[in-house]
Amino acid sequence: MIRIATLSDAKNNCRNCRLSSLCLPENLAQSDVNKLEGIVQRRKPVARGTYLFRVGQRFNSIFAVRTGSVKTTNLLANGDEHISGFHLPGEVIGLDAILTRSHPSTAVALESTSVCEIPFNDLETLGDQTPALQHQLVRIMSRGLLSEQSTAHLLTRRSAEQRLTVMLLKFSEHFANRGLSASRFRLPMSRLDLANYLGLVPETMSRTFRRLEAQGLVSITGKEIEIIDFYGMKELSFGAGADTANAATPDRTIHFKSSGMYR
Amino acid sequence: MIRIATLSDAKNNCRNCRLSSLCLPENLAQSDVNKLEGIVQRRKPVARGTYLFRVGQRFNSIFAVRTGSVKTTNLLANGDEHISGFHLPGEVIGLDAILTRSHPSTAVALESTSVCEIPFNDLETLGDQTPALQHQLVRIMSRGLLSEQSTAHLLTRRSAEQRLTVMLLKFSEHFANRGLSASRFRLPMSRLDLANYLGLVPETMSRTFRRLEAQGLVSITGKEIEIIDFYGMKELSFGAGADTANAATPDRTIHFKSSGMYR
DNA sequence: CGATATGTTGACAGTAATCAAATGAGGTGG
DNA sequence: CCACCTCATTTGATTACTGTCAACATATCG
Repeated sequence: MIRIATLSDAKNNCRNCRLSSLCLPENLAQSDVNKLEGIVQRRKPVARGTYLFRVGQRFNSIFAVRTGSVKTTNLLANGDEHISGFHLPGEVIGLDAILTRSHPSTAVALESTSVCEIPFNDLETLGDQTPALQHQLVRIMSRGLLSEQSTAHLLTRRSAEQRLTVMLLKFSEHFANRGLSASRFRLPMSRLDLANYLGLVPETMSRTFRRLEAQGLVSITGKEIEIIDFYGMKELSFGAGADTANAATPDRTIHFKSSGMYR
Repeated sequence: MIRIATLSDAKNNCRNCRLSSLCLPENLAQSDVNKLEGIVQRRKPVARGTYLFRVGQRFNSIFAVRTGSVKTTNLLANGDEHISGFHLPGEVIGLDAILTRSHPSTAVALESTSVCEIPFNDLETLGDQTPALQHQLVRIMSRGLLSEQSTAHLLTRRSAEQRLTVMLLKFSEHFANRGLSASRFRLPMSRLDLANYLGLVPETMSRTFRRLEAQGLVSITGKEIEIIDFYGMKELSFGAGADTANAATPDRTIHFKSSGMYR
């Protein structure tokens, strides 16, 4: 069957966007989506290394990643740079600048990337007349809080092997969701970036890749990743010897117990 | 001069709340504050150990801490508990549950604590008619994203000494803001909780306290903290040999360079 | 093709985790 | 009020993961 490209496709509007369920249009009536489209600016794909915004820059817009990937970095008091996140299609970035109206972080494309730019003043104004849109903005921010929490665990209490494993599984899942292979993919970021994000030095990163290979879990060739043993990876990501995920236990006090970082 | 307690004081309403500038009423017209007060439920102070909500519980309300302190904990896949934050007066908690309508974390009072409970459905409804309120909710969530980012740095790339130092300075600042002593205060949480939050084991926590004492920076007696050398503490918190905080450099690429964790 | 940046490998060092045990604090019952 | 129990905290000895330093290999780019 031959599919004819329509004008709507060419415009790449929200209605046809495969990611709309992760983005602002979710739960919006068709008429509201139309209004939203009126303020969304779709940028042409930008090249690797292009800045969406830089730290200290005045806040005007939030951005939704449509294709490609973006890293956000923060400048520490001592001059170091810390990568606060890698952002894949469906994620909205720049929300951390709303309070101060000045970007606390820098966002740069890791590969050829297209984003939707949404001027925040326009969004706020539209939201004032469109409760569903406001609610969705709040939900997206709630999602952001949630995801930062889960990465916080990973980076504080997990070994290098576990950090890398979780990271690889997260990317695998992402590619699977987009209809691509879950077992073979290409990481868009450098080893240095990956190490920085995971709170490790590049040397440790390199050695950790090699260790995962030695265990027969993955196969690495440069940025190309092949996941060989999903089960082993998942087991490792939970922490060795871990019992399976505990469901909510709403009526008992939960005491902290460490399964140990090194065991 | 003698100040007579009025009925408003007794009600502890938003208008008289010293924390309103950190909370939802900020930037609201008086009439809107009145409406907000209509939905805020002020709980009597709760005892140490009282749960505000538990992981897995259905999400109904967000909570603003008015006095005391609250810790929020997350349950990891392997059964461990991780403390995601200590929350002091002026902070709003429960925002991470908006998306899923189910609390991803547990919140428990660390000491005698009073909170304002704000039923979220009511807040959303009121927000639909009160743009300034909606905007303030979004700003508060943006603040949450910001603060999670900054703690992420702390916990991934900083030594035990630096983590504890930053923590102590943060509490010091908090008490100073409330008109209490910046140099002498009592930590509301146990060593175990503190260690958990900072991504350390209790033994390391204990030794780190002792090391800070040995350097003449602080004096510790149980939970009582006295900060002796603020300058030294601040220097340490930035990382030894760090240049002062870099202002925004919006027109130059910032390259990652590590000042080293152990130096 | 040369220059520079990125990634890898090896030797070594150091911080923090682990294991073990003692001490101290708080709470309960006698 | 004190003995006793339990749990939190501290201290010591040891282990080991990850950082640091240095050198080499590989990629990338003009």
